[in-house]
Amino acid sequence: MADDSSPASPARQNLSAESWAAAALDAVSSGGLDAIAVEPLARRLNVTKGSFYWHFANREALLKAALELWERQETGDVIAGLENEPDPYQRIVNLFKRANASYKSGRLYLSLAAASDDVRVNEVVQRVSARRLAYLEKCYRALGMDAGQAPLWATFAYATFIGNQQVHRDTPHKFPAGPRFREYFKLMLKTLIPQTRIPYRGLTPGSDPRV
Amino acid sequence: MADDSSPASPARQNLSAESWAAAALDAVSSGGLDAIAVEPLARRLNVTKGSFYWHFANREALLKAALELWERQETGDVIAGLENEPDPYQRIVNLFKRANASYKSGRLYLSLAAASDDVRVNEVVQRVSARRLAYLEKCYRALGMDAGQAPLWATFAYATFIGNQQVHRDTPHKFPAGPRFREYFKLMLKTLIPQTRIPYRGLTPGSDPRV
DNA sequence: GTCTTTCAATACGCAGGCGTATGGAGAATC
DNA sequence: GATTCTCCATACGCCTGCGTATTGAAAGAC
Repeated sequence: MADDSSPASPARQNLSAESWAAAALDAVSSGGLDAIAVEPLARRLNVTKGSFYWHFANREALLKAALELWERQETGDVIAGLENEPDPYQRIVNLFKRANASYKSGRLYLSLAAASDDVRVNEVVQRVSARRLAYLEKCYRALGMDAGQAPLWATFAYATFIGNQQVHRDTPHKFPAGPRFREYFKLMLKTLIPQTRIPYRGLTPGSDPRV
Repeated sequence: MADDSSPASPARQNLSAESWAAAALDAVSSGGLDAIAVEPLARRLNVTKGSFYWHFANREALLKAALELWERQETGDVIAGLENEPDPYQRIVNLFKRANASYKSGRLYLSLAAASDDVRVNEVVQRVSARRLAYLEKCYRALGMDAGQAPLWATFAYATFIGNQQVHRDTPHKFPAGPRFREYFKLMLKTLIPQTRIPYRGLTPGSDPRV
């Protein structure tokens, strides 16, 4: 007999370093930076420290890996599937949609940004934020806005993104939901994207190498 | 009689409970909620734990006291000196000014909000945020806005407040400063406060009289 | 001056996280 | 099937923060 084909024992896990980094990010989004702790994470992954210290030198290394993973995810997400939209107006709309769609990603950003007193974290947060701002600014420029106004509108719009996530998280009851949110969304779009745009004339999509 | 006005010796401190609460808040704004720790705070105040446990039962009590102090400060500040402004437009302008003026208070809010996974913190943050939102909504109503639009504009404006603080903290280099900030400020005002004064018939999609 | 009250220092035990050392089981390689 | 390589468990010492117990000093009360 002995059907040892189905291991009654808690099967070997074979975690990867990225598994740890992902778990770390997940912990951060709900417990702050201090949630990147070896032993608690090990418990969460149903292993012991022994596993961790095989994949990483120390907690510092895990933090570094987690931040790198986050930056990859964040910048990858923003670039992919957004750049191929030719209409700058629609590009901003899509950005808005994303920002408001992924609640999880928003929480993570806020948690990391909250720990920006940590130099290592702040460095990454600054890069990510700067990239987003630059992208927004480019969109506004593409709408025909001059170099003086575009950065201001970009900052304005970006601040509203972030603020929405914050308000949504801190006072979910007061944040518009359902059809009210759609109304709110329209209001923001109408307000944050000046209607003075040049009607999109399909200006040679291939000629812009910056995108 | 004995005019011992200037004690040469390392003078007895005679800290009050509020001194501890204030120090706790100060620590939070730069180190997160976990910075409310007895021994580190004691070191910062140049005393030992012995002092702390005379004023408080435990860490929990300090946390509670700090949150209460913050709520008092926050709601007191907002109400005082703002209610006596008769013009609702100017009232919103003043709110904006305050929000952007006190960098310190903004940092503290962000730090506390970041810890809103803690139930005790979240409770207070929700109250404070709700009060601000309600105040803003009242202002917009006073501008003639109807009960459907006012909450949306209030949320919009509030999100922008918070978002500005966040952007200002996380990417200070990218945030407009000096004359650029004044420009930015004007842009926000113009955009976030509909210029149509008293009878304001609401903003139905497609019939936007502004801009 | 003495006595009490107020506030703080010191010393101790406990818990939890970090990092190390070492052993052990499963898979891969030969 | 013996050996090596991978990945993880266990056990230990260290540090830091929490909370308690006890002592001590300064200031007011008498």
